[in-house]
Formats: sequence, C-alpha cells, structure tokens
Amino acid sequence: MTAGDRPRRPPTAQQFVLEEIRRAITSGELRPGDPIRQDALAAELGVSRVPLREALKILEGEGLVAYRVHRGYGVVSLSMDDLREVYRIRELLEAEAVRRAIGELTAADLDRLEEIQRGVERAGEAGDVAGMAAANRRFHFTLFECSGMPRLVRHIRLLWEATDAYRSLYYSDGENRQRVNREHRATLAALHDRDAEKAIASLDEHRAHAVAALELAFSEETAAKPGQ
Amino acid sequence: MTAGDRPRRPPTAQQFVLEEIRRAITSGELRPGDPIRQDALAAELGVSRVPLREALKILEGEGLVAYRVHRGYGVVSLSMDDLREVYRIRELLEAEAVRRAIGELTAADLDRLEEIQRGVERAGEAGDVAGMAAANRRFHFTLFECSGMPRLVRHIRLLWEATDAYRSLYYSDGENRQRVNREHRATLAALHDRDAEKAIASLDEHRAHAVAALELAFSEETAAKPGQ
DNA sequence: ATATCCTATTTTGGATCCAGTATTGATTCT
DNA sequence: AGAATCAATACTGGATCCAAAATAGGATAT
Repeated sequence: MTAGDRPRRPPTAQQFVLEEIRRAITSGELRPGDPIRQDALAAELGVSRVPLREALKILEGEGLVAYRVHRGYGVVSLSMDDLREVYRIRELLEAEAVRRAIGELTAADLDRLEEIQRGVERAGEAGDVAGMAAANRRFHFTLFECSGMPRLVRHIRLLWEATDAYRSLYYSDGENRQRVNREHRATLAALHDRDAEKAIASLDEHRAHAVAALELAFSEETAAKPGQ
Repeated sequence: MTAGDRPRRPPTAQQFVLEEIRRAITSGELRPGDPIRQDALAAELGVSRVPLREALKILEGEGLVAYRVHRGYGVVSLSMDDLREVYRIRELLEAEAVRRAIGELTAADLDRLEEIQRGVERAGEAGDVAGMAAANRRFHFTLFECSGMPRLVRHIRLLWEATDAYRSLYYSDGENRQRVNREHRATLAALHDRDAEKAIASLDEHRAHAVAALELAFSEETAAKPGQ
C-alpha cells in the first residue's frame, strides 16, 4: 500500500516518455521500421512534443531509433548481421568486465549474485517472462559492475538495449529459460572458483545460444514473408 | 570562392549548436566541471533553448556532458582512471576492427590511407595542430570502417569523442607529432603486409604513448594545484 | 552567534504557436 | 498514357511563453 508498490510515474515527462517508448519498442507495440509521428505519439502519451523529442534524442544515441533531418524518427530494424555484430562486441567487452570483476569480487557480491539468480529461477518457474528478463539483466550487470569500470558497463548496457526488442523472443521459449538457469549456475560456480576464463567461456556459450535462437527466428521469418 | 570554402553553417540550429559546443569543449573554452547555463549559451549562439537542449542530450549520450534533473548540464571532467578505462576499451575494440579490416582491405583502401597519412604529415609540418588532429582521426577511422562493422566503429567513435578535450594536449607537443607519424607509417607497413597482429601492436603502442603523455600532464596538474 | 525557516531569484521543464521543409495528389503538357 | 510541374497538406524545426523546481539570501528565533 506504500507509494512504491506500483511503478510511480517518473518526475519528468521526458523520463516518462523515454520509458514508454522503450516499453513500446521491446513489447513490439512499436515495430522495427515504424515511423514515429511526434504529434500523434505526444498526444497519445499526454505530453507535448518537446519532452518527446528529447527522449527520442536519447534513444537515437542508444541506436534504438534512427533520425533524419526534416524526416523525423523511426524505429530501427536490425538485420541478423547487426545482431551478430552486437553480440560479438558484447563478447569482447563482457570478457573484459568479467576479468576485472573476478579480482574484485567480495563474498557479499557472490551472495548478491546467488540471491539474484534465485530471483531469476523464481520468475522462470512462475512463467513471468518479463520478470525473468529483468532479473537476468540484473544478474549480468551486477557482475559487470564489480569490474569497477563504469564506462565499460555503460557500453555493454548500450549493446544490451540495442537488442531489447529481440530478447523477448528468446525468453518466450521454455527450454531457453531452463538453459539460462543452467548457464547462470555454471557461471556462478566459476566465479566462486575465481576462474575468470571458465566464467567467460560460460557466458560466451550463453550468448551463442541466444544468437542461434535469433538465427532460427530470423530464418523462419524470412521464409514466411520473403518479400519484406 | 565557392560556397564550400569555409565551413558552411549546418542546416539546422541543433547541428550548429552541437558542433559549437563540441568545439568549445575540445578547445578548452568550456572547461571540465563548468556548468552549462542554457539561457546564456543559447543567447550567445543566437538560438533558442530548444535546439540547444537537444544538442546537449546528444552530448550527454556521448558522455561529454553530465545531466541531472532540474539541475542542468555540465561539462564532465575525467579522472586519469576514466582516461585509462577509455583507452583500455579502445584497445579491445580497435583490435577487433583491425582484425576484421585486414581481410577486407582493398588496394584502393591502402591508397586512401597513404594519401590521408600524407595529409597528416603535411599538417604536422605546417604546424597546424587542429588540422593534424583531424587528419589523424580520418586515418584511424578510415581503417576502422574497413572492418564492415558499423556499430563497432560507432562505439569506437564514442570513446574517441569522450577524450577529445584531452587529445589536444598530446598534439601540442612537437615530439609527439613526430612520433605519431612514425607509428602511422609502421601501421601502414603492417597493413600492406596483411599482418593484423603487427598492426594492432603498432596501434597499441600509439595509444600507450598517448596515455603516458596524459599521465604526465595529469601528475603535473595535480602537483601544481593540489587542492582542486 | 548560529541554525532554521521563509522568500525572492535563478534556472530548468514543458506547452503552445509559427515557420520552413518534405511529401502527396492533382493538373498540365508532351 | 506517362512524365513533369505545381499546389495543398502534413510534419518537423525552432521561438516564445509559462510553470515548477532548485538555489541563494535574508530575516527570525533560539
């Protein structure tokens, strides 16, 4: 019954709009390639175009929307090549983050990671796909942040956000959700052993499965509608 | 005498303001830690606050300025740790870019790089520090873009831009400028040989010297004014 | 004298309105 | 019929104005 129970509306319209557009893109409400009409979207969200445009500038920087002068914004559609590129860059940066984190990891950090992983599993068992995706994110970034390299984490976050629209595909499959838990457990074991290379290998595998799933989804999609 | 002779004013106020603020930050006109008063800056540049704020949002995404709600923007000041982190991430990403580029490099690409390097040397001999920095940038990014990984290049560009304010320190020293040319020549030789690892090693050295120069500048600065 | 509270001012956040550019559809000419 | 041209429309870019939050300064109470 406290104020924090349901997601409170952010203090500024800008932040509210930012979250709304993000949600709309990841949920598929706004689909890749869709143009974004400022007037219509602003009216729909009940704000003026000014905060909307600032939010769009942020999303442009994150690579979620594309912008052309006098032509406006549109949701970017990623090709499979783009996705592979994002995952390759993540491989490079996340390996560095884990290597640095290993040396800094405290017992308290490991406990937190264990607790978060329990949350991932709870959400998975409850069939809460969105909750599991959020907890998964917490798991990974809690680890990355132990690296003590905030800029590195920022770049990794940018990469994750760029593919948010496609991540839901992965989590909607029950088998993938189980696999995630196995891989997280393997990662945790490696972290307990302070074995950086093993942890990295485990995360690489984790990522490779996601890419494979996306390849499959893409090939099905292009097979279904060869034209567009 | 044609229209393209001097830098034409960009088509939108937003882009104009963006370039102006960037220039002001890299030139030291706006110094790290300085707050950015929207009204004053907008008036100075002869535009309203709307395009200014959108430009600032872009710069925030690039990490050049920091923002806090209701408190506005300010030029970020980087610590030596921040700089080391940026250069470490560059090391990881630029190595990947070079590895990918090596396989794709055409004779035309190599010719272009040679030509650009001649431009770097010309600017250096003429004592045109800003011109040399710009040509140096072209040299590196022309190479990176051969990787065929646009997102990777985007992330590398973000990292370069984050340290633009500090790069001028390096180029203001004549010995460093000579060193740059030697290292570019070494990189070019490795590229001609299609030796990725040698090219990467050469660029790593290039970067290490820049970091060393920054370390020196930082230690002098903190020695000069221990308080702030 | 110090700390606290209140008020005035500064500064940012947002809404509305106007101007300029791109797009669409109709019209005309070949 | 098809292409080119031009006008009407839709949409973005930008300026001005208003509201709300933060800050600074001064008054008051202890």
